[in-house]
Amino acid sequence: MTHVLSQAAVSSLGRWFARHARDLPWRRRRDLYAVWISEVMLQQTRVETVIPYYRDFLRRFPTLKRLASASLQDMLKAWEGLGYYSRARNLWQAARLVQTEFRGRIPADFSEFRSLPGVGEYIAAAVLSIGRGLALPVVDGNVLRVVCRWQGIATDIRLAAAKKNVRQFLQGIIPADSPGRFNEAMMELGALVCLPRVPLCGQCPLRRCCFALRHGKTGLLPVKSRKRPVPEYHVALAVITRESGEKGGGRIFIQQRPELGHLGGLWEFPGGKCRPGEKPEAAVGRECREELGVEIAALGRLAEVRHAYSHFKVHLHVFICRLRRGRIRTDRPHAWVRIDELQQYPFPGANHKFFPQLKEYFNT
DNA sequence: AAAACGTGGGA
DNA sequence: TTCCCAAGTTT
Repeated sequence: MTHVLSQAAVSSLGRWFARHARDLPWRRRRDLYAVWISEVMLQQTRVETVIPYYRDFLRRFPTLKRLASASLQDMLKAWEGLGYYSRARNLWQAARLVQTEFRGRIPADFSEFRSLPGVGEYIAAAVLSIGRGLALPVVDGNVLRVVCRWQGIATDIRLAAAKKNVRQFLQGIIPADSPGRFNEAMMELGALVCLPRVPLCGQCPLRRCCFALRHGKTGLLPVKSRKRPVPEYHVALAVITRESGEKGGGRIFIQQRPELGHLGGLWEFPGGKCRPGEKPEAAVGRECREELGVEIAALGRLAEVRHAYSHFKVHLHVFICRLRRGRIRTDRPHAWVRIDELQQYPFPGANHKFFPQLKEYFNT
C-alpha cells in the first residue's frame, strides 16, 4: 500500500532532482574510489568545505593504489583542517586492506565493503548505490529530516530506532532501476529545500503528501533531543626555542600526537591542561617537566586563542619558552624545526590560529 | 545507548 | 557570543 502511494512522490522527487541537482565535483565521477573519498569527506562536513579538499586529494592520490602506497603523514597533511582525523587514518588503512585482502579491487559486495575500517551503514550504502546501482537506501542527517517530516515520524533522531524506521521505510520505495539517484535526490532535497530551520515547502516535490506540512508541524519535526553542554578547559602550550647563534639556532620543538585518539597522528607543541586554580605560567612549566623532563623559562606570552572541538572547548595560552636545564627526553616522535618548516607537518586547527603570531615573532 | 571525534559558517 | 548544524563511525 505504502509502495503504491509513494510511487507518485518518488517520481516527483526524481523530476525535481533532474532540474535542481547541483553540479558537484564528485558527481562527475562514478567510480567507487572517487565516490568513496567524497562520502568519507562529506561525513559531518559541509559541501562547500569539502570541495577544495576533494579536488586536491584526488590530484594528490588519483587512485586507491596511490593512496595505499602513500605514508600516513602525507595522507594527514592532505586532510589537515578537515577534522575528524580518524576518517583519514581509517581510509588509509582501508586502502591498504583493499590491496592486501581484495587484490586491489574495492569490493562491490555490501558486507565486504562494510567490513572496511571507517565504512559504516551510510557509506557502504551510498558508495554501492551510487557507484554500482545496488538498491540500498542511505540514511544521513538530511534523509532523516526529510522522511520524519514527510511521514510524520516523531522518534528522536538521535536514537538508533529512528534511523532503523527510516531505513525500513525507504527500503520499500527505493527504485530498483536508479537507487543511487534516488539516494542523492533525497539528500539534495534535505540540503536545498527541506532545511532544518526554514524549510522551503513551496518548492518541495513532496509537498502534496507531506505529513508535517499538512499538520503544520514542519517546525516540530524531526524531534531531536538537545546535546548536553561541553566542558571548557584552559591549556598552556610551550613553543620551546633554541636561541639563534647556538647550534641549530632558531628552531622550535614539536612532537607528534599518539596515532590513536584525539587529533591522532597530528603534530603539536608540548603542554597540557591547567589544573584547578593553576596559572597558565605554572602549568606550562609543570607540563614540560612532566612530559619532557626539562626546566623551561617562559619568556613571554605569544598568544591566547579560543577553540571549540566537537566535545569540549579550550582557551589556549601560548608561551614562548627557552630551555633552562636538561635535555628533552620523550618517547614520542619529535623534531626541532625552523619556522618555515612548520608547514610540512599536519597541525590541528587550534594551532593554526596562532601561527601568524608565531611567524611574526620569528621573523622580527 | 551514549560518548568520543574537528571545523567553519550562519542565525 | 553562543548555539546549532553538516552526505557518520567507532567503541
